[in-house]
Amino acid sequence: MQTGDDIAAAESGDGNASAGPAGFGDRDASAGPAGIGDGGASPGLADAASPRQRARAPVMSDVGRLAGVSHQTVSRVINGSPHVRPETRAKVTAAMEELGYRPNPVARALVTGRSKMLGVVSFDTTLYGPASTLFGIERAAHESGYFIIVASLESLNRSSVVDAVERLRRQGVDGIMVIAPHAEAGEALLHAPTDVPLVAAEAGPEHGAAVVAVDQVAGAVSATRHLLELGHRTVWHISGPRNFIEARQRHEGWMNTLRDAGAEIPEPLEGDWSPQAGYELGLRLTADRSVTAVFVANDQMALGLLRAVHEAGREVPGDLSVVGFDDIPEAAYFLPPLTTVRQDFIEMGRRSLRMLLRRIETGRRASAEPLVPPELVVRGSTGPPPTP
Amino acid sequence: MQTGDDIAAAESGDGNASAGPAGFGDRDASAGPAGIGDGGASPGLADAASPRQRARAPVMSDVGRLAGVSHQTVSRVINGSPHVRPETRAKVTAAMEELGYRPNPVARALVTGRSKMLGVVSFDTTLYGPASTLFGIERAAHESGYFIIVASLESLNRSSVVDAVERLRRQGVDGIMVIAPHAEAGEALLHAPTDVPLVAAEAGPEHGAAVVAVDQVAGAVSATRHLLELGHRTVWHISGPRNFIEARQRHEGWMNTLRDAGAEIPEPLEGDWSPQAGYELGLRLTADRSVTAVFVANDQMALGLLRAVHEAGREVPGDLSVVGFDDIPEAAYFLPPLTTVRQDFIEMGRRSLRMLLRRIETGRRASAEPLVPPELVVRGSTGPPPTP
DNA sequence: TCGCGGCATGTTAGCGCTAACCGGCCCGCG
DNA sequence: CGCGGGCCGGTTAGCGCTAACATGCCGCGA
Repeated sequence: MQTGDDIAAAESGDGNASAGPAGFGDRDASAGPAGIGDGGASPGLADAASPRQRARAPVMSDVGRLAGVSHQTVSRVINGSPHVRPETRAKVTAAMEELGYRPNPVARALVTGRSKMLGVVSFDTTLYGPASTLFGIERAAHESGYFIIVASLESLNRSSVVDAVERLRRQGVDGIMVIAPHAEAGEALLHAPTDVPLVAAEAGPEHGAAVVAVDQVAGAVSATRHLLELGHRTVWHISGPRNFIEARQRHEGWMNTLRDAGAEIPEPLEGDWSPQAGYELGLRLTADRSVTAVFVANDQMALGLLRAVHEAGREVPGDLSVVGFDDIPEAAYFLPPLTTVRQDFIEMGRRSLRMLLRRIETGRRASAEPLVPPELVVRGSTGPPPTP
Repeated sequence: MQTGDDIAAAESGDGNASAGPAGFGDRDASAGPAGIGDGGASPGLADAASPRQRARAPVMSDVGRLAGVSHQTVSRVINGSPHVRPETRAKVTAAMEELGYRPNPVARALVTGRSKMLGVVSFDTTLYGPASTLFGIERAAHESGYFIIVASLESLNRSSVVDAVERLRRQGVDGIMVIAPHAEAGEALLHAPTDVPLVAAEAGPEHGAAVVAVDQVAGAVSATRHLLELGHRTVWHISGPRNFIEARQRHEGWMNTLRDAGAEIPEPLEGDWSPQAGYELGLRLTADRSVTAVFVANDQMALGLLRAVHEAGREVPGDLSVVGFDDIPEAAYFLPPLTTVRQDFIEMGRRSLRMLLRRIETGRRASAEPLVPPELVVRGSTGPPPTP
């Protein structure tokens, strides 16, 4: 329906200048200036202007015909074969240009068996960590000429992971990356088909697949040690859900540090990563005046804890020191600014991609990528324990 | 080279030792790839388990041969053609099962011209809004049997949007969704090729493409009105960058509400969405004692403002009321809990997908989706103005 | 002079699938 | 008893590309 475009254009242009009366129903009133300039002179690419029936996109033999060569020579030019005379190459290039020819990746994929697409299965792309990892992967993939196709999981049981991997595989991806923070996901990977290269990010090292991860244990160690060095007798812990590998590893790093320091090891509290959980668990913690330092397994729960402490009329870091994990963008602006452990998700995405590409290209399991080191960021939520 | 599996398992074991003190006790080099132990019974995925030389994946004619029919009949079964006898269908199904046959989507795409893939162009998938939208889109796409392939933008100039659209298009997607919050992106869409259905999310209505969006103006109106109704003489505003459509619309809703109410319209301050900006601008605002209510264009800047107010020794909402926008998961745990405007990103993703699918299937521009209504969430950061 | 090797191109065969057409078979009807 | 018209299913062509081989040409050494 060609006219649709015109109508739409007209309608939007019609918006009265920004000075108009209230009229909230009228969205068009907003800041018109943007498109006005090119309003009349419809853009170069002649979209809606083109005639009703769109000509079939040019294919290789069209180019060949125009250039006076065979379609195969066109293919050679496209793929940079050395056995093409420069003048032939020039003719072909010119013909491609003239026709606006674009190779059809689907046809190419069919014959080569390579789609230049990578699958990513991810659990909750709304969370800061997975979202950032995904972003890092996409960036790195783009640089290497690959596309990313995502399959996110509704729930985190074993079969959903296998199912997602399977869907991706059928779709013809060259390799798969699983952002698999839970133990279940890791285990599921054992049951995944192995005829497609696969790497896991943030999974535990116990599982079959190749893994790239941030060194959670080291992060937890540095957080706990930081608190100990400030003079706290011991450090409490609000952990993440036990089925998350990362939660387990942070827990482990915390515990080992305490043990090595000969400090008492308090019973950890288990949360679900949400501010809500941090708040509720924080209420319990603040009720106990002997608690002077808490290592919280992520920043969101730390935020909840901060609020609980505040409501209890106590102060951070005066009465209680808090360390989080992740370094979300908001952390520096919490009250007080949160001391936390920064994870470089982008770097992780980059490394996992590199690893996957190696597997795809060499055909065999690549050597492991080293763990990405996390970094302790000291801000205002930690200090020496109160002097009684 | 021996089988890579063993190597990797061993390496990952060593790799971690340096990480932290001791004991990840449980690192058994577990089972290796699926199939070693599964005694032949394992259904479906079993093909992967085959020995050394991986057999070529079964194709349609393999199934046909086993079932004693032609490959075309297999195709009919797969595509649910009515003209297949139930018993034939059963034979074919059984053969597919036995062989672990999976249709090759690439071949299908080549012949049908439909890839069942949708492209999403997104700016910063780390931000809460875009990430959630992407998530919503993916979910909805999955339900409709589509895959999502993402192209994220490094920078936000016009050509990068066009470039991303172009890349996606070449990759053979059936349609494209652009999460285009900036004016530039919207304009760029005018120059995008139109031989592929395209819808924009969060773009301004002035531009050519079909648009789905949350009603930003209404959200800003309800926020501002809420503040006015609490008794504030007027409301200040920290806006987002002017090149963001959403920022413009929130600004507009705020301004119109004040004008309608006959309130004075203070000069708005422009931030960049970051907590940092909210903090710095907040410092300026808190210096002026006459400021009693601020509508901030997003929650992160509101967080920065909260901190600025706190540092200035003033109170929220006692001295100053604050309303944010977005309702990020952390907002309820700010100090104080933030009154804000919730946007349903998931719903937006769902609607934009629905619209795109309509365009793809009917071939013509779909009727517009109504704006998604936002919701004011009143929490602890707003109250009546201080009584002097 | 022949022949051989390497270059630049053309020709042919698929990749795995769907679409279109074709051809038996069985049914009912005139 | 002949025949048209559903059913079911087979056969044949491609989709647009790359891989593998075939061809013609040139230059060079024997």
